[in-house]
Amino acid sequence: MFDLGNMPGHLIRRYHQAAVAIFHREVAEFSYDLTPVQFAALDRVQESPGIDQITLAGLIAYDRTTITGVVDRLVQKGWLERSISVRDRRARVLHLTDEGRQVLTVIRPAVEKAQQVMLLGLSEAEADQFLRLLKKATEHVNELSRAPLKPET
Amino acid sequence: MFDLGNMPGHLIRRYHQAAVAIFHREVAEFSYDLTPVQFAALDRVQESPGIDQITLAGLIAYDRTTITGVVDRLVQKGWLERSISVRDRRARVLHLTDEGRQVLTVIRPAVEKAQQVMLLGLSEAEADQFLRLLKKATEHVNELSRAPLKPET
DNA sequence: GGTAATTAATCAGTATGCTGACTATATTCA
DNA sequence: TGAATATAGTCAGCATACTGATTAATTACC
Repeated sequence: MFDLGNMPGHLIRRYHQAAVAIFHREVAEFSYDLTPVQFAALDRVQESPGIDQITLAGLIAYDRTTITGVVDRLVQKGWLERSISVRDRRARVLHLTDEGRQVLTVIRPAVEKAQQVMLLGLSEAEADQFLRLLKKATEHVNELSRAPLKPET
Repeated sequence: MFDLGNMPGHLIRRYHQAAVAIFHREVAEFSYDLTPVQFAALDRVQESPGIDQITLAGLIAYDRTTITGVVDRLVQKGWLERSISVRDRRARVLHLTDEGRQVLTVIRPAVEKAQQVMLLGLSEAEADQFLRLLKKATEHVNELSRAPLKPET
């Protein structure tokens, strides 16, 4: 029924692989070494200062065990600050450092550029169509991975 | 311009993540522990017995360094046989074992089922449209990753 | 109020993936 | 032919991701 070249799983993996490569290429233009998940985490902490790791994980759809490591490295780089929550001593609350804020400012245009490069094979109408269907398909399988998106409220 | 929920990079990652989870779930139904790349490699070796690792990598669009590890584990499991090529002593040629062939037979329906589950959020027409656009977009960025697809001849 | 159940985070172990370097073998071509 | 170049494969090091277990703190509820 499906040969490899027509299997959604295979296609989606290849597209994802290229998307990550494009992300790195664009970000490297600005002499930064930053992964997609690191960007997503920084971006979200800027949006919600003082957020805890579990909530952050839900908002960007990553597994909590992955986020532990990602935050480790962002703290290491001096871009994030992690401290024990006053309200719940199990939780760690996150804040951007000044340097982290600066990195985000510099890098954001590269990330937007990367999003456009990913879609260069499609006309504008096709890209709209594609994103609409991708969003619809993704929403439908959201609960099937260990790291579903958990939107706020 | 893009918020997280509308970034193609973010969406594609989430969809890929769910696709992998769906793959594992369906394959686990048959009590097998087998990853997507392991399936792709076995499937392709069945198609082209005696293929070398570099050619295999190109045909399924994986990096050669990844394939080294994947083949290691498939040999370990007793599903693949790796031997030095007579024609080129740098190359390793691959053959399925009887057990590998049997695994493929058992698992193939689960893999096809997984492909369908991934698309359940879309109508048949939408799924066609989606796959068409996904293929088009993927082809356009094929050369941008370190592991582009290299079709035969 | 105290025990059970839940939750935030981490950890160990394994498998992709990537970069860049290295070895061994083939090929090219002056 | 022999030196330069290219190719197949591996390796080390790092960063996602996943599973399942564990610790520490909080909440539920009897």
